[in-house]
Amino acid sequence: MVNSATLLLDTIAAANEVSAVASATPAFSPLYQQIKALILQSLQTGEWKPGEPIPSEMELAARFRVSQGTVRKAIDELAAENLVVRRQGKGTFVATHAEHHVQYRFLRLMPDNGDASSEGPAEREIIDCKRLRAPADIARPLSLRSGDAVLQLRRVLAFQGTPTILEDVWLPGGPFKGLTADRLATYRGPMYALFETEFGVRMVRAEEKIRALAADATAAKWLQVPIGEPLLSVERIAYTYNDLPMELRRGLYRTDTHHYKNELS
Amino acid sequence: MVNSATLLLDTIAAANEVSAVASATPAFSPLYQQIKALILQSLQTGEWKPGEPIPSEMELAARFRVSQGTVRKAIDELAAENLVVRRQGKGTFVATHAEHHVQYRFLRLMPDNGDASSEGPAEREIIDCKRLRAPADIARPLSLRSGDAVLQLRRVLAFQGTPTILEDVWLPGGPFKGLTADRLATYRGPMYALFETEFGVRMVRAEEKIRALAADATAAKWLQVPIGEPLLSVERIAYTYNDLPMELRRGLYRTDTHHYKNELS
DNA sequence: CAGTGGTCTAGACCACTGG
DNA sequence: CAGTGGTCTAGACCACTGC
Repeated sequence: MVNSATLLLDTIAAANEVSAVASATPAFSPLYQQIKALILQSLQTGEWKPGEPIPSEMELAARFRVSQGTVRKAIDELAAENLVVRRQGKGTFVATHAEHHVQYRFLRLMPDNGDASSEGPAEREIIDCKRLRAPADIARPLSLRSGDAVLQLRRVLAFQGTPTILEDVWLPGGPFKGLTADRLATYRGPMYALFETEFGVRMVRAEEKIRALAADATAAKWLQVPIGEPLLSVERIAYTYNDLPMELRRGLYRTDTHHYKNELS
Repeated sequence: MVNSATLLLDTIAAANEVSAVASATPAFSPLYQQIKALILQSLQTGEWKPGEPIPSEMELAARFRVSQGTVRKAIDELAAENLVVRRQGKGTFVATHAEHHVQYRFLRLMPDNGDASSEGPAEREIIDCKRLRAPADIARPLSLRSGDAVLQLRRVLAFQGTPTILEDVWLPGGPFKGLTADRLATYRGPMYALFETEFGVRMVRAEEKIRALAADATAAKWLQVPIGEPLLSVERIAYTYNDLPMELRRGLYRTDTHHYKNELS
């Protein structure tokens, strides 16, 4: 058989011709990319929820009228992007933050001696939580307009009794309508797990900008360091599917007993 | 045909049995991993040099007596690890630092406005370069013994006239025998390209530990900032093949006009 | 045009999981 | 045991490069 995915391929061919005419870019898109996009769509719409299994490779192959190998390659890429987790003999599952194996998905701060697991979970204290109208410097990175409703949260994380992280978190008011300080305080487990289960917002990737700066009075107070103490400033933007920014975080890290670890390749 | 790689598979099966008996770990290793290891070996021994093409997939398949698909999967992983670069229609090439498209392989410092390409190349000034016996805190991360010969280099990088990075680099004396300050100063292009072409040392991956600290007198002088100014401290260990550490770097970054950028996923 | 990597298929068999 | 993902093969065809 030359190709059983006639309909799909025809669609692709048509699309390619259109874009070829419009922009002189052939934009050839292999079948498995199309399949990947279709699976991604089902992930976004919540057809399969975090933690649940997606259909088996054979089922998906039948649904999309392609071979198992093509579905496989599509899922391979989704797995590489941590959107999905494969488990041999069991199935492929929608990735989730709700498994407390990975406590902090994006936190790269490590204790100088030993690893993250050796020091136990962080003690969390919520200092402030309020709803406000976004100033420009908050709205911009969240792709909102100035004045749109946002939720601001300030908290301190302490490791073994030492306050180490002071961070402000901003969330768009729309998707996170109904989130309260109390709900955050009583929730056990990662914040991103709560976002997932109660608001259907799954963080997929993030970007961080790191600087060094001196502690101001507020930071000094909460982190129990002298004013002027050098701190790591970490600004994070976290994205859901489709590169949609859903969280802005500005953290100040003490780095006297911990360090930010990064692997380059 | 069930399997044409009889010899290889037999070897694997034997090895698996041995380890099964010895450690109760089946340690099943798929064929493509074996092929990957063989290709990796040829990369290490320099059978194919950086920038050169490796044999085509068909040739390698013939050499190892496996199908093209199996070689393909092996190369896929090597490409994902940036050890090799595929170019459709041309071939697969050993990755190299010598293409000045990527000026600084591991440098994550970006200007706050615009991207790295917009500000042009850094001005480099070598302050110091000497041979010495490694103290313990240098020897350890390089897997050397205290007192072993190491080469120490200190330099400043400036962007658009502003000194921004002050860094010390330590290299093991053995592999880098004959490296002089003059050679470094006159070399155009990335330092890692020089290591590759003149010493056969190719950096493959790196780990960084990042902290915030206050500028001391030396840092203040070279970076033209007040003493006590918060700076980003970046300690990098760079590895060749086989996770062999080959470079230790301690850098101090000004982050008033630049930031360290990190992508998390 | 031949040669390269890239895609797709179909089918076999292996390793792992759970009932 | 059946069902899942994981490996391997063989062969076809496509897209890109350079002669």
